[in-house]
Amino acid sequence: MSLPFNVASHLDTALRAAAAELGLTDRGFQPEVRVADPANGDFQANGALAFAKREKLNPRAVGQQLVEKLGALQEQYDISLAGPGFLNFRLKPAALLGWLQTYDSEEHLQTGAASARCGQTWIVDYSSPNTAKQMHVGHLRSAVIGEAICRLLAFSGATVIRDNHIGDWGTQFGKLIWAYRRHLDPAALAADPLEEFERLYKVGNTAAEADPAVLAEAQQELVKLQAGDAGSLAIWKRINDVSLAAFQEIYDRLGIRFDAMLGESFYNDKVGHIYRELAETGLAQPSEGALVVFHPEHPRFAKQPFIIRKKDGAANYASSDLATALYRAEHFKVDGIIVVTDFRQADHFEQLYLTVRKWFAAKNYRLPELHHVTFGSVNGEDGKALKTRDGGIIRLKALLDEAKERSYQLVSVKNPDFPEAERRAIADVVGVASVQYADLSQNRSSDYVFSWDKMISLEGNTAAYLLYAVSRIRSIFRKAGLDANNPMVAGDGGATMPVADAATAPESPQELALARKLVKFSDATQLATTTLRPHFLSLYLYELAGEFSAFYAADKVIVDDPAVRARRLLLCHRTLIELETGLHLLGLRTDLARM
RNA sequence: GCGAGUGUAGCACAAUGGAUAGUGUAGUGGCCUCCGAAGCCAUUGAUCCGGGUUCGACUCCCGGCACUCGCACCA
Repeated sequence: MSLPFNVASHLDTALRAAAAELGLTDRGFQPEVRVADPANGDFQANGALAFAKREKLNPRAVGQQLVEKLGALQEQYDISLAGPGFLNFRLKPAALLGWLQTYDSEEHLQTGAASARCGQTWIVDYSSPNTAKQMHVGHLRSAVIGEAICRLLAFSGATVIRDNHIGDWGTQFGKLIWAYRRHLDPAALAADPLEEFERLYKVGNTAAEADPAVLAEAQQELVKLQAGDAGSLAIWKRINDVSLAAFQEIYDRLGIRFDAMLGESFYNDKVGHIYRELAETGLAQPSEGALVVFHPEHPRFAKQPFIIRKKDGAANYASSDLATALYRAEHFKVDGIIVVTDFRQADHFEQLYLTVRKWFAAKNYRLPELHHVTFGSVNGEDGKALKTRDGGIIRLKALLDEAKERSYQLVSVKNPDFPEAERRAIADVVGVASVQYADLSQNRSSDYVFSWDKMISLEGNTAAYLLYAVSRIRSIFRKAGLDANNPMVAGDGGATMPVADAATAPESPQELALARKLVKFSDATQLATTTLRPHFLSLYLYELAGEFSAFYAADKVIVDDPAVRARRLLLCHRTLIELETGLHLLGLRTDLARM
């Protein structure tokens, strides 16, 4: 019998069956299978400890009974009872080989994984910048983490809708349109539209502060826009169009393509409905002229209002976010909503989701899973928010350019003999990947310290280390004269066959360590997906690359013995597809032959 | 004031209540006639403080301390 994609689930099933035979299931036995420290085995089951404690039994005796019922597993695992009652499972080399033979391509890894969320639809709201402004370093984490989450969800079988909830209806448009009408520089607009819009906004803001008459005119511009004045709308549309085009250049570099761009303006005509429903269900009430929602059962939000309509009658982000939640539930019929923003909006989303739950329950709407995925800020090495040397905001475009340039310098030092075009192409991949990976390799909850040297100098847990492993593997196949995507070797009688068919089971300590790591790919992707924390996958890939590096330092791949050669080529190939699949799931490109 | 997040070696990070708290950098000592040394091997060094729960706590609970952030119409 062959192992499933997720080996831990195989053990879980077997342990539940054993527990049922022993009559432990009714008493609440849970196997608690997890990846083990390699010193102890491949997987461990800790369930006997908690169960024995609760039932006042001897944990080792419970463990022993379970082991005796697991005879059928002994073909594939060495099973042992250790310490106070841990069950340890170590895969036998033949079982490792079997798994590696089965999962032979990115496509088949995907097939193995795509069951958890099969048939589900999830919408992910990320990036979401304001129009008429440059994207800056503060927009990086939402875009990078959001995209990785989208890819992980899709890998687990979900249909994913990527939604860029752009800020295109803010109060900034009054001053901006005022200045646009009077101070537009067409040449500057053509050269760098966002730069020009930012300049115009500053012009409008400064003028409005200096002259109350200008302020009144700017406010009139906003009123005209919101009333649907054709001329104002034309300017507004032009600003948004060029903004989106500029954003798309960044998204192209980050490998992001949205399915929807439903910004705040899209929900403008949908908020009236929200006010009515929340008032009618008794959730919202007037307070100080505004319409607000209190949550009496909540220690803070009993007093801290959720303002859904301002006292001047205008909508705000709460109204718009409520309308957005309803639209996503009704129009897209989603099973889950994920919003990726920084942690400072945690209160807002807690209030929002509390309100949505009560409102949907009152109206009998189907409630999707609601997640607010937060992340910390990007700080400089001084621990404060990242700024340029003169204290300005770092633009995302400039940041990506610098990453590329630094990578180019480094590639040129390491490989002065490569043609310049190739060095540029490598820097293109490595530069962006380094920026993305620096973010994804670390737990999103904490702030992160932005350091060019750590990111690009490329030692330790970095994109370059992983990409280096990828290019080294490709190099081995090149040296052996084989197609890295589908390596074939000569078998008995001269016919060619896939390396997997010619391979024998792993033997050397390094072969075994690498093979053991490879079968845990599914646990890493699953953990990253269920927790919505991509760093679990990053960590796995880093450890995998480390196992590979140790393996090829110890065991020469291109040796004369055909069986040894085939099994080592198999390990190389499977490492390659897992590294590439994993890096693609994180949103990184891996298309380089050497570096 | 109320609340949230974060506190792990000099620095940067990891640890889904499990076994001896892992890694990277920096330091020290090894390894290129050998598939690429952006590499490999070895080694020194840490859980903010005080209680509690648990067979077992970086992890959960209580009380402090430090830093960051949020708290009536910006998103």
